[in-house]
Amino acid sequence: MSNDGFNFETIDKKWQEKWENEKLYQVDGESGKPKYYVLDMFPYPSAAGLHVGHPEGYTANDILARFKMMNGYEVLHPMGWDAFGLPTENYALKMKIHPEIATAENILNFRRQIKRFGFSYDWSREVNTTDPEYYKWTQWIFVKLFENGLAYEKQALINWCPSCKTGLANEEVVDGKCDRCGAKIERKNLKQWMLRITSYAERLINDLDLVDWPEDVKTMQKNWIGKSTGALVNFHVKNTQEDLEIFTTRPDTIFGVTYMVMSPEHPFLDKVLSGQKKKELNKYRELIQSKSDLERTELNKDKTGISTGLFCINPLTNEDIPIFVADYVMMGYGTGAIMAVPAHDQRDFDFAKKYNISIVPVIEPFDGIVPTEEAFDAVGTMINSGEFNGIKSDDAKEKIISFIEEQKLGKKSIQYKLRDWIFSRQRFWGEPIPIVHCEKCGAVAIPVEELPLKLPDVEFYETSGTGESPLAKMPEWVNTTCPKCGSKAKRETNTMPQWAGSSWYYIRYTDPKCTTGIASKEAINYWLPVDTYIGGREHTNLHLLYVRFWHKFLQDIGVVDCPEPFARLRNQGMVIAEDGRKMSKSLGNVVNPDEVLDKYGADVIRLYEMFMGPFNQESVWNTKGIEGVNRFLYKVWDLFDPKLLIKCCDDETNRLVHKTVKKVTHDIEEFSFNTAISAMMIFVNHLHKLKMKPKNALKILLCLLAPFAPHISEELWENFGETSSIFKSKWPEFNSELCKDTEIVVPIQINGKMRDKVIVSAEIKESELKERVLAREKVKVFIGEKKIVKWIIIPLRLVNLVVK
RNA sequence: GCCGGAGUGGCGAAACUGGUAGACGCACAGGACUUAAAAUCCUGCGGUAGCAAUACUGUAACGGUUCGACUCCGUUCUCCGGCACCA
Repeated sequence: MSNDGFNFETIDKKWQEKWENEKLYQVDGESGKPKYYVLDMFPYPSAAGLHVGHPEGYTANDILARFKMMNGYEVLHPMGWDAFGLPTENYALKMKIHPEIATAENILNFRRQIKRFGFSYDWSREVNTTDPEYYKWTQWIFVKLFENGLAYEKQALINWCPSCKTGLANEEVVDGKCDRCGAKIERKNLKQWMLRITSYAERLINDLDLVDWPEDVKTMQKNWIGKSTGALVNFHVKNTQEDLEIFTTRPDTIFGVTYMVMSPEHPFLDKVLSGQKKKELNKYRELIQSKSDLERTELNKDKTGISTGLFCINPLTNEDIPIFVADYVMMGYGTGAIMAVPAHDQRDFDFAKKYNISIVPVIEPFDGIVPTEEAFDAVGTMINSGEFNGIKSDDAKEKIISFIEEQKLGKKSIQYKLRDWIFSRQRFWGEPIPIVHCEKCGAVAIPVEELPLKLPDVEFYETSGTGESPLAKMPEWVNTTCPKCGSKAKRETNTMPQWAGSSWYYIRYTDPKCTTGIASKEAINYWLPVDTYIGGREHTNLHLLYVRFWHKFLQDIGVVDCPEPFARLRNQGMVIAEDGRKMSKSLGNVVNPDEVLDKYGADVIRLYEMFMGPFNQESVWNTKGIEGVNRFLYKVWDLFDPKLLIKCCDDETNRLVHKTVKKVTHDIEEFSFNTAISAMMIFVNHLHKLKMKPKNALKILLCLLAPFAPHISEELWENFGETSSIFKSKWPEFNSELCKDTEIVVPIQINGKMRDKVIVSAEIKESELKERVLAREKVKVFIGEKKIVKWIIIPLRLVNLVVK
């Protein structure tokens, strides 16, 4: 190295200590400046420690936070720990230590690693979801949900992970496997606490219009909520007093119904079947039960079912139609029963073919060719449909719904795929659900004054796997009295899922020590919503859906005022290992940030993480690539030779200053950090070529670089004689007029092909430009004998001659 | 199957509302400095042909619109992500 002054170890340490002593990043909401709330998805502190993927998002947000600070904002930028949950509990069981101790150790390690990057966190606001002073308020929110009828108990067939020995929410099941451990999910019938997220379905869809989130994330949430519009229609069951209610999105196909299907779990079947048919049903149910969800979906191609021997009457045709039971109809959606139209639904078509059920087309394709080997599910003309014949099928939809409503056969209806949130976990390391089961009063919430309901103080516990929480085996904790009537009562022994604590932490940060509520109203109203939120795309249908649900509930009970928690969301892409695979412990390809920090220091790793590629895209870790940004920072350091400074800037340099400020300012706002760094590299390469370095250009460079590489920037700033932090200085301004070049290179095309270039003044008149172009030897050659048909002149950009 | 997103040098990538494709960085090659190496500095670097000026060709493939297409339209292929019997 050509210098000996740049020692990142001392510089990093010096500035991190200084920032901490000066409380540079602590905010109180009383500065009088406009606020800006920058938030990272807080990490789950695992035993494995930080990997290089974590700091990508943190660095981006830190750049934004420092940029906003320099632009005159009071910036709230907090960090904390999402520390309850299975991995820690499993780790603790394995190591035979208490999860509380394991959690404390993991947090210690995470905090140490994160601090090495020199992020601008206000550490005085740190939160920890496992702290009783925190989970007191998580429990409080649960009590409020309970009091408002949004938390309820239900005996239900739920997703059960045999390896984690707990029930899971639908959102935690991926491809029929446990999101955490990959074990195949089983079904288990358990009494569960559920949260009524479904009553917020409509608002969860509509309010996506209020936020600046990536479109794909919005779409994913919309699809997950899965709204569909159709009708509920009653079909009378022959020889009974009963009606069978079905949901359909295709009322236009009602005349084509040739059979009905009920889900095997449908309770109606128990009411109406007896004898031999009942036996057949039970046999079929056993067959279904023995299959996991995964196998059940694998049955896709080959549909199974049994006949019930019962018939319905089609309310529009008065024809008798048979009722079947088949597992391609789910109990959890709509009414658990469908009308089957094989001519216009592929699933019904497959089933009808297999069981020889008739297929009656009621919609004719516009080309008149009715397919016979598959269902026709597009729009066409109505046929075989009585008075509706001849009209377009999508117009018929509305007409038939109206008709059905007039005849009191059914009504218009909206259904969602979203299910209520299964909220109980049969594990130890989570917030205890603050409910007491009283012999007389039933489920009673624990009064607020008695919260937090702490986890029992035990040395060791085991996960039962029976569907009971380990807490159930602690009678001294379980047995209690009813807060309402004083009778004997038992505590709820299930705990909350990991997603509970993370569903409101962004509120706690605004007032982390508040003892009178989840945060004071002033703090909430001052800081919320979060202005920019950063995290991985994998949380779209879990965390981000749950948070929005809780937020809307908190809005309904007057705790928060804004409709959405996160005004702007940006996703970081994953960091892939050098071998092109996902970084994982088992593959041994994980890059530990500690090693990179030891070798290069905080500024280099920060810069590299941002330079790897576009922020929201997956990027591959490349050890060689780090050298490039390392060289860049050394080059910056070398520019600051006090013997080579001059006051004034030449015109060219001055233009580049303005151009660079413009580009970096714009790119930070747009999260285009890689191109911002590239612009600074161009700037530095230019300064490097100058014999004498203009002082004002160097100072501006430092300001631009400071959010990216804060340590080295502060050090050089101080060397320049500045006495207060560079982050207290103003972000440089640019003048668009001064970005303009006086001389420009104009490319000349002939018939759209690049042929020549000419250097002209930026202010050149069109007539003069034409002359200059025609004077070019090459242009003359290419025109030759041909005639100029058209001049296309794009000012400052190019000239194109059309010749014939 | 359905819904998103993406395909650009040896590699990571850039290109504003259609206007010089490959900025910036990595790797590589040549040179300077050095006893030598590392570091640093300078030069070159999509492909084909040519000593060269230069020409042709080139942004997954094919076709279209346009004076002009990585960018717009159509068809196809590949990869990634999400959903998946949701009636």
